[in-house]
Amino acid sequence: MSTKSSPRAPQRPRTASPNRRERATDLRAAGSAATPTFKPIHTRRTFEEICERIREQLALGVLKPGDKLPAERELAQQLGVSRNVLREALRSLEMAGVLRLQKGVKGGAFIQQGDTRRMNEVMRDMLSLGTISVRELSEARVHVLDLVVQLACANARRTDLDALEANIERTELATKEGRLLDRVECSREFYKLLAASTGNKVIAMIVDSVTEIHMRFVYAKVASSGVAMARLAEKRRQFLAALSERDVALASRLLRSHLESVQRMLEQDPGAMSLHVALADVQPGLRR
Amino acid sequence: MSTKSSPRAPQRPRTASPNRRERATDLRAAGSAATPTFKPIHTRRTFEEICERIREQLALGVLKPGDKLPAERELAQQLGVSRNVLREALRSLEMAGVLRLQKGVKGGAFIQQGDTRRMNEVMRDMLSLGTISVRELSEARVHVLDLVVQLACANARRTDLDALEANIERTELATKEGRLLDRVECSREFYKLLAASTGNKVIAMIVDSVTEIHMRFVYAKVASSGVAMARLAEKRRQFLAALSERDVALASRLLRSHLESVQRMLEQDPGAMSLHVALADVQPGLRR
DNA sequence: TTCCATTGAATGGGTGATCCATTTAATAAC
DNA sequence: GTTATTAAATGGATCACCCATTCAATGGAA
Repeated sequence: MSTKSSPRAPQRPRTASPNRRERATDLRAAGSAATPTFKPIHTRRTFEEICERIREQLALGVLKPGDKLPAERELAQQLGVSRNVLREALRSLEMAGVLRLQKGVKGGAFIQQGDTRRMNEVMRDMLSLGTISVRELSEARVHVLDLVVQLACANARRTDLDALEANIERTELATKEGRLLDRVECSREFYKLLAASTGNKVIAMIVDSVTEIHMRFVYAKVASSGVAMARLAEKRRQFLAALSERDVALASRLLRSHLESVQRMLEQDPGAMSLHVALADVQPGLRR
Repeated sequence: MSTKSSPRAPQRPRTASPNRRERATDLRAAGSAATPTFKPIHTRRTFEEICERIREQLALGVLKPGDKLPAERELAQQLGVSRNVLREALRSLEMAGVLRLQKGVKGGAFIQQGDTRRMNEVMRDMLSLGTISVRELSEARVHVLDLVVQLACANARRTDLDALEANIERTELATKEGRLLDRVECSREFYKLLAASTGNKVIAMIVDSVTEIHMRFVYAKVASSGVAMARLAEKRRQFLAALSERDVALASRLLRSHLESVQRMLEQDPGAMSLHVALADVQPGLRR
């Protein structure tokens, strides 16, 4: 215990790390060799530089999912920056879904498999900031889902259809038992499965991002008013049948008509359709 | 100098701020009143809590673009956290495009208009991490652009068409003068304008995100091989004419055929199509 | 031997004091 | 009136700590 309370290194003469100003300049200079124009107007900040370097290692394939970065203290020393500023960079990368930080011995910063939910965040922020409107989002969703139906008809595999079938059964059960909010959760999952059945993760990511927000509105509506889409499972079954038959026209028509009726339901009481209500809270079961 | 080496405060009795553990608990408890279930397994970290609170204020409309947050020192005190950890949160929000931090007196953290380019970052990370493939991205782009043509035919306004016309003229000029890389930049802009002409910012954001990556590959290809798409401006003009005539079928066909020829060009020399080359470097004129 | 409790080191999480660089408004000098 | 100068506020960055968690190594009890 006595060793613990004693200073770990009796006032090191501070020669281990170079002057701050110089260090920052070094990082900047090393970024791109021999700038042709005069000089960048915007002084790059250290954490930006760090983020970029790590992303560069990623893009170059030097770092791959599963890899571990050096410990914070060590990496900070390697980069010649303070641990705090390194942490700012790691935090940003963690929020970006690139890293996961794990405590304890054998902990560290691990490169993650990409988290497609990040796009949901973007959509949510854009909506919160007023950059995009609910109308634009709904409209985009309709169009994108139309595309999804085409692709799903072309590419959906047996397992995809089975998963959709299972989802519809869960929806039926939730309906029977009056679990309305669970039914909304089933809807969210339905569109997720549908998006996945296109076989294209980019498309799926896009669909998920617009659907996630949309479902918040539905959730809020159902939670506040108790209303619920009639004959939901039945409609789903018809749609799935069309999808199984690869009947693009029918499937497309069915989905579109359903989306329109949902939209009408939502717009019935515009006052309750508050952007803020829908966005403000993280819903149960949606923990990031 | 003597003051510098001396301990900054001769072991203050540390009563100024509450115990950390308690503080963290306070933050958590205040987040949602009276948790019904047992308790969250995952201990929330301070910076997450802060980010969430600020986003909550955004979603609730209490904070709007243009607003300024309190100064770091003050806000840290208000929240009962250290300035360092507050900065980690602010950094994350800044990287998310929600905030802009400005130095100097009258500086501070200002809420930004949403930055739609954030979605590009997401795509880039997903590609770097191997979560999505180049093939999926290209495929998605083709499909989404098909949708864009439909919407553009329906919604493009005079000004949109004029902007596209002006872009084509720049393309012609660049072609005449042999500025191949500028021409690639024109292409990037062309798709951006086309996307904007749909009148839907969500769609536009999606198109931009898939196009931005695609253009990196084109850029890398042109820069390394010097090859260039033949009769580019001419093809653009034909397409624009179809768009102006609201001829969806023709415009769609023209664009699709062009995309296919570009794809062939890119795939000619698979070795040069390195993911890493295209992603690693920030291109000129693309500074975030 | 086997199993479980203890210990200790490594690591991320967090704090507070301090200094630097930049920006801007107020002030002084011309 | 115009132009330097100064001073204050603010973000940028650092340092030196301390705490909580995790997990492997250790050691004693069954």
